[in-house]
Amino acid sequence: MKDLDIAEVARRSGMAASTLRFYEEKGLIASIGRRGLRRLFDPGVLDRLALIALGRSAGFSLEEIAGMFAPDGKPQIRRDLLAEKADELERMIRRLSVLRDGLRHAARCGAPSHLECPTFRRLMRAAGSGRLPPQKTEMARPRRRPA
Amino acid sequence: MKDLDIAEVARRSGMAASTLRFYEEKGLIASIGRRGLRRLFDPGVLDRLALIALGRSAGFSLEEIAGMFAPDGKPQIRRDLLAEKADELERMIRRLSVLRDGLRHAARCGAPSHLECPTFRRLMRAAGSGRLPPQKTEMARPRRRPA
DNA sequence: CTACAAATTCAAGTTCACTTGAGGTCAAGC
DNA sequence: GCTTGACCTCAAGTGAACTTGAATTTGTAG
Repeated sequence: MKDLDIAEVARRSGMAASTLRFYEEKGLIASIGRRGLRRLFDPGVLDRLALIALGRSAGFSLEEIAGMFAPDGKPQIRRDLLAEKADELERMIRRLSVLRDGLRHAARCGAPSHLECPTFRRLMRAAGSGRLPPQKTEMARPRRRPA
Repeated sequence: MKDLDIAEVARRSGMAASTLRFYEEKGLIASIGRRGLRRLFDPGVLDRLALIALGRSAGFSLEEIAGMFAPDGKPQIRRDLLAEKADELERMIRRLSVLRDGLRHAARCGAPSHLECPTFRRLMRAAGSGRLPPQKTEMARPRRRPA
């Protein structure tokens, strides 16, 4: 019933209208129609946007997020992929916890350099054991500038 | 005694040599001298790099990291800033935990669309209540790692 | 000594996630 | 009917964090 215009979605989601257009272009959200030129959104887009924000804050790229929550018609979600992502998050959380403890300690500890503080070093070593996710760095071969 | 050349540091840290030069240029690390043109690094640089990687994985920018762990001569670290960062991390960890639980649930739940699953929605709503910082939330964007 | 693989500098290029700007459209208020 | 301002499109720009290319120097093996 209550379709939202882009300004309203922007206001409620806290995202810029340009971001919403960008996300639509990328297929992360969809407008449900137009009034003249103006996009109209279903209120449900707010949930989706919340989800996207959550994913982003967890360090997922827009592409990953798009892949994770299927593009509308397809509720076909790779459950194994989700579980894998959850495990990845688990490891990330562990590392962040270590970092948080490290920072808290550093804020209180009197050692001249934190790198010399045994407590800090111990924390760091613990963090190191949580492997970073295997990111792909596929960079396109650069082309010579066309004349 | 055992100074490391850039290739060795690259090998041991898992970072590309170009990244190490880039970090040096940015003042995040320092080479302890040169043999001819070649940089020489103190083994301690590995700790520093681990710290940088940790900070990066926690979503801090290089600039923030540089500011947090003073540039060598200055052990002057803003303790209040560290504590603040720790709190920020705390909030982040909470949100990530929600996301992790959400993903785990989604991987197991049979609902056609996760957005329609009450459990998932409840989790999401919980995540939402961990208010995002106004503008600068810019979170964990873990990078590369080619073999 | 010579060759060469590796290291150096510096400028320019790449990706990601958006933002900005120019120029155009249109629904609503006066 | 006309003005206005929000919205639209499309191209180009931004900043962070690196990477890559080209030209050059050099430590080290042969």
